[in-house]
Amino acid sequence: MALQKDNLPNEDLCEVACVHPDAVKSAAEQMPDLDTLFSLAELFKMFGDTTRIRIMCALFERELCVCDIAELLGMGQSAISHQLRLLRTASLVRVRREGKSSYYSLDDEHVRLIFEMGLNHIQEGRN
Amino acid sequence: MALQKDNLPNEDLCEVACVHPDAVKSAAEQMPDLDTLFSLAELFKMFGDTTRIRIMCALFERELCVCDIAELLGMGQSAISHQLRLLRTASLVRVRREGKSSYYSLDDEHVRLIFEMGLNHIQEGRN
DNA sequence: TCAACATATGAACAATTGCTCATATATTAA
DNA sequence: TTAATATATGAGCAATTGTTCATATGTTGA
Repeated sequence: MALQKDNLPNEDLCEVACVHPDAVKSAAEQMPDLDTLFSLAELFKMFGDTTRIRIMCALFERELCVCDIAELLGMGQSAISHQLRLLRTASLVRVRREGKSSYYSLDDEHVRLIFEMGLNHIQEGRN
Repeated sequence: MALQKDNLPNEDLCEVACVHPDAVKSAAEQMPDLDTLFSLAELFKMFGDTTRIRIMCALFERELCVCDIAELLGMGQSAISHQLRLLRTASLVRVRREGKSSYYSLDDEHVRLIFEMGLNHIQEGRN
């Protein structure tokens, strides 16, 4: 029995003659593996929400407790807590517990750099 | 009549005593305005999907037509076209029409930089 | 003009996301 | 221990997103 991959009709795929085989081939060769690109997308997803961007931005100067962030953004504690969990999972922020409070801070200097790059792109767009 | 802001019950907001007013204040002062942060989130949203990341990555080396990209990613032409439209709207790729084909290329060197920053972050995470 | 090809796009649908609500966990002080 | 406070989290829901399908648009050559 042949591999199923070879038998697929692939009606949806662009199988016609317009393809440039060498271009496709060399593009394929220089691409990072899918796992890496998936992780990259997961990382940038964290930057792709206004609430999370605001949280990270708020932490640029100093650490803040959950309550501070909720107050600063004018949002509920639960919403902030949920987002902080996602940011923690992505290793973008870290927690420090002190008494009843949890103090969050940035976990990576890349956050700032990525943020800056984004700002540059946006500001250039204004011509 | 007092400002409504002052009268809101704000049950959901963290209104209790745990807030650090100076920390909140100085964080608020150094934050870019909401419009900017919203645009930033919109930009990073483009990097937050595996298909779009793959498309941008495919264009690092040279321009490709829609059909090439569809072939390279093993996806339908329509799906790619839809994503390219989003990337175009975000000024991340540009089109060049030649005959029946549309050739896409990166529209901004920031794409590469943002991509690199993301990679750095991911690779550091492996300890 | 017509047929073939390459791309673009609207509608529909399933999957994902972000928030709210209620409640659980954890810490502190009485 | 009990009450109060700060945070975390599961369930539910509305909104958003990414793909497919069908079709429209645009280009080329006969």
